[in-house]
Parts: sequence; C-alpha cells; structure tokens
Amino acid sequence: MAYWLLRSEPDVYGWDDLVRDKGTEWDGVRNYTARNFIKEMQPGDRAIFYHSNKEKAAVGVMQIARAWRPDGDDGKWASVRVEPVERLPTPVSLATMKSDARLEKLEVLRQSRLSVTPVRPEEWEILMELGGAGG
DNA sequence: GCCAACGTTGGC
DNA sequence: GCCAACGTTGGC
Repeated sequence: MAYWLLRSEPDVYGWDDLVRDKGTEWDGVRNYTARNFIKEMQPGDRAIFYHSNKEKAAVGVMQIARAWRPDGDDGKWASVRVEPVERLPTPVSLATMKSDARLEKLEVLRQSRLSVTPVRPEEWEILMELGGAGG
C-alpha cells in the first residue's frame, strides 16, 4: 500500500465537504507530475487531506477508493475517487511538519506547489502519530 | 501585499 | 531546442 498527500483549499473543497459527500472524485489536476502520481494510486492506498491557504494543516485521512480514470476529453489527465477514513484528532500544521526533523524529506515540503505528492511509509507513521490518529 | 518557486508560452 | 517573459500558486 502506498501513501499520498492531497492538497485542497478548504474554501473550495474541504474535509467537511468530503465527509458530507462520503467521498469525491479528485479531479481537475492539471499538472503532469501530480497527474503521474494519481496514475500510480491503487484502491486501498491512503492519503492525507491537507488544507492550504489560511489553515495550512493536515486534517484527515482518506482512502483511494478506485484506480484512476480519464479526467477531461483530451485523454491527458486523470482523476481518482477518494473517501474519508477519519478526521485527525489533532491537525498537523505546516509549521509542525517543517519543525520535525524526521519529516525533512517530506515531498510536499520540498515541492510546495505540487498538489499531489507521495508520502513515505515512515513519514506516514510520524504524521499519524502527530495527528493522534489510530493508524 | 509581496515574494519564491516553477510550469507554460512564445520568439528566435 | 533554448530561454526570457509571464502567469499561477502557496506561504509568509
């Protein structure tokens, strides 16, 4: 199983929206690097939901519910379905991530503009620990 | 409000 | 194919 981090502006689509909808199609990604990660996702993979802008914190855990499918008419883009698993009891702020030496190599910190980034298993464990999540 | 990062575009 | 200019995005 692989781990990911997906970023969204909470004003546009946030964790509460995802819970209300019981899942959503994560579409509209128009960056090739991010697209390539989406195509690697498999059902059962886990992903952190990260709120950008004002909040700047990881707020929940999702699962990938279905492998990618084409997004748009030109065949260039891809989307996956994601579903909520659990809200993080303690949101993990960007500042917390940056200040934790164990997360030094976390991809979203290195490539801050990428909206879809992979998370290493050991980094996932740390993020779950910081967030007070069950697993 | 500004700046850094970086992807895209267009002229050559 | 190169690269400068420009636009977008997110964080500070």
